[in-house]
Amino acid sequence: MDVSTLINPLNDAQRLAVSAPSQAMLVLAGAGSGKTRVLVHRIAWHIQINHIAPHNILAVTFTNKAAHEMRQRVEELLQMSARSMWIGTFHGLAHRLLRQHCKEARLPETFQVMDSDDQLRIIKRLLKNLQIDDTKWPPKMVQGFINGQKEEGIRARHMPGHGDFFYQQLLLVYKAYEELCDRSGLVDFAELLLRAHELLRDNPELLSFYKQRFQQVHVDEFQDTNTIQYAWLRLLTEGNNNLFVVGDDDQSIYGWRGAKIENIYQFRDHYPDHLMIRLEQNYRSTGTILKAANALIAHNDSRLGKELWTHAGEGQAIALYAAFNEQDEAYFVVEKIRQWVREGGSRRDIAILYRSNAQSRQFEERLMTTATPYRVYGGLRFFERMEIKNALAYLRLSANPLDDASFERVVNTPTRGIGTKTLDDMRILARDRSLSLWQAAEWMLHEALLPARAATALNNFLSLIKNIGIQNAQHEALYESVQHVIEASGLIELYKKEKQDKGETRVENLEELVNAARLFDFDTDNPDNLSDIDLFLTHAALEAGEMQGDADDDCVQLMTLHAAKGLEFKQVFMVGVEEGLFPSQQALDDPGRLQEERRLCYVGITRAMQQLTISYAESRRLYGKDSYPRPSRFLKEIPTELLEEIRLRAQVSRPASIAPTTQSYSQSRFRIGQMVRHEKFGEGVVLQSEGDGEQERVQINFRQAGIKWLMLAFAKLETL
DNA sequence: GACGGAATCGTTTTT
DNA sequence: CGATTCCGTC
Repeated sequence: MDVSTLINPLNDAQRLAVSAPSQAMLVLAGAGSGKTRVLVHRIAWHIQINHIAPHNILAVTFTNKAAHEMRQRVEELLQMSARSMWIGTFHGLAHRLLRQHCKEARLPETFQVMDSDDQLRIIKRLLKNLQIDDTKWPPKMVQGFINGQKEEGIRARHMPGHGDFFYQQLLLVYKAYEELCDRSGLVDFAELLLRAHELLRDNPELLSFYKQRFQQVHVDEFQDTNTIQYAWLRLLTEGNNNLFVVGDDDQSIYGWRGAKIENIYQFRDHYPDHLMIRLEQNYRSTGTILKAANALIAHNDSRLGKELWTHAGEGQAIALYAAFNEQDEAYFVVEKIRQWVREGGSRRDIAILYRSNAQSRQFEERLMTTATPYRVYGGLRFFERMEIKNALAYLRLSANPLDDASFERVVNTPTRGIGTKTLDDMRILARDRSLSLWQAAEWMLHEALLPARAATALNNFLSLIKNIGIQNAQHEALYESVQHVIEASGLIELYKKEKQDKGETRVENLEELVNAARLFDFDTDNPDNLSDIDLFLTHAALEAGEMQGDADDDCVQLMTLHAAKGLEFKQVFMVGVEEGLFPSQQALDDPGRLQEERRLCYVGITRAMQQLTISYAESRRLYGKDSYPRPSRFLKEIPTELLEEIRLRAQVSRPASIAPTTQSYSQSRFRIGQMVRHEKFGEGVVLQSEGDGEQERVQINFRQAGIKWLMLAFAKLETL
């Protein structure tokens, strides 16, 4: 293979990025600008041209999907296996490091990864143990606190011991949580990253080994890295000028879960000699769509700056539909979809994108009644299902009896006569002697501290778990163990009893789990010498599995704007574009969050290849109440000439595009439908308003006094 | 421990 | 409004 294969398919900016000499690089890759291609070709370039062994290359992504795709494309391009190349997610790679160096990381060999659900359960139990009021310290909040600290690299022991009571209690739980995890050999997602960072930081010879090994380090979606992930990358690349990051500050939409957009801004300071390359040519959308996206995102500040352009034509205008209400909105969207399909379009090329999951319902109902196949993304994934987690907990407990989370989960699922009393005694014993629940159980049996019935039940449970371990040690195939587990545990029995539909699918899922274990590809890199069972459990924890559903079917795609990132569709419907929904209510008074919402809107717009249709409802039933939202401010930020307002039926026409009826955009705190109280006239509902500032008048329908116009400047109105 | 009624509470999600 | 969770009863 020669250079041309690597270089020819690229544009000038992409070539520059791919062929640049080794140095710190920031590729600012706009939506649809071919960022994965650059990453893949850059890696291929290193291997092919610079003769760097795949073994010496590291590539980090956020999702397993991205990691798999990248490996596959590199192999395809190079026509060779790149198995020895480290490509994976931050979490996957961290896990790999920890497995290989569990001693240095001060982890037991049998350590298990737990997901956020397990983590939450542990926290709930700790709160109970410590007798902390879970209304003042809600478990979810405590979980957020702990993860937040870990993401910043802060352990409980690093935190100041003084502070108010609220803080003191949080700290107490954090400490107890760390102790419990250490004792149980459990590692949460944030811990994977933190510990991997500490591992390298505190073991200089290890660090230098890996720094030498990873001659080139590549990062995808760099704008989504959090503090500890970036710190880890810096450790690995410090002084080597070999960090190649690809990202787009305009597509940073995960600030709320710890992503630091600042990382991409600080890159220039941390790597002063870096080379920055902008990929601005877009291969996805029409000129109109790109103009809209550019104009919208220009309203954000402190951007690195970027303007998308295309050789493609202008294409169709962006359609804008003002629906009466959410039902009408769904009706309109589905009619447009049916029209597209009637004209020969594919359903799979269509996406309905919304801000929040709850919005999918209207569309689903409409799609259902019109018998239009659709698929909703999001929701529970295979390994997150309760029945699956229960079955896996048996396996985990057999692999690591210290795993208290799994113990709690299955000790009485299905019920086997181990009651609250027995469990409480066990927990107290475990806490007082710093034992795992398993050890406490054995102790209680050994010392005959239990009534006969409970003792028998507990003994049976322990035997069940031990049996799984023994059979596995005897090289029983994994799927046989799984089969054994779901039968011997009584899980199948339990779900068969569960009423009709639900129980049936659960049993099916359990059978599917056996099947998954049978088909599991144990060959996929296992340099760490893990047992089948550990490999499978790791897979389950780190890759929760594809969202259910058959991607192959010709279905309309429904998903949140977040879930749409990285995807593209010929037809995109961005719905519910209203103040309070998008941007969301809680972002309205926070400039930072508002900008993130704007970036989310930018992501939404840039998903569309051929046509973008935006809709909003003038009235929406939300939480059982009618609301009368104003159209989103983002609409005003799209140049009017790019928009074409659609009217389905004859009705009072309003000025073209989003041109405001006054009330739509007034800064007034009085919205249509708003309940107000007036000193003299009593309670009423705002009907309409006109004028601005001092001139603003509102029309109100008072319960007693009837309909009146009032000057806002003079009338003393109180919102209710 | 199962069931049902009441209370509660409403972004976004990957690992 | 509707899903989820919690609590009390049998």
